[in-house]
Amino acid sequence: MKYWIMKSEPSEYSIADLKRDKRGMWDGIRNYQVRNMLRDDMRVGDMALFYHSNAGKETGVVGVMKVVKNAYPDPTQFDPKSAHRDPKSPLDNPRWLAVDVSLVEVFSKLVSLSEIKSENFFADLALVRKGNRLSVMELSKKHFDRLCKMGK
DNA sequence: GCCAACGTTGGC
DNA sequence: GCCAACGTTGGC
Repeated sequence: MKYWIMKSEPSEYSIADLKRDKRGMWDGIRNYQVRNMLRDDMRVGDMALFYHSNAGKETGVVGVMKVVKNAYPDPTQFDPKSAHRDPKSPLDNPRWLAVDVSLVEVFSKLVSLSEIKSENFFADLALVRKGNRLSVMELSKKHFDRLCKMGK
């Protein structure tokens, strides 16, 4: 079982939206490295932290979710109405994948990016390493557990 | 809004 | 295959 951190801009899809929906499709991933991780490494039962990106002071980890469906073709790539549509993705060989997640817990307290950066414990966390813009990243159980504790 | 750090595209 | 131009991410 693996642990992940998954980013979403709250203006696009926030943890409040996931709380409302209880279960959601994590779609719109348009990066090959991330797609490959979803395809090859992410499995039902894996745990993931929900991270609000591009959210000013509210940027940080806001809760926990669980993977409830393995990677499958992301329908938004073929949706003419979607901002994530990819006209170059072949219908018979979809380029992009999505997973389904369900909400496990909303943190009572935001674990802000600045807080995470200020702790040496997280020095080797991919999220805070320079130049890492991937929207999905694996993290160690010890980092996962610590972040969960900080959110309570 | 700025900009660093990427990733992608397409001409050659 | 190289690389310049362009687009995107995401912190600040």
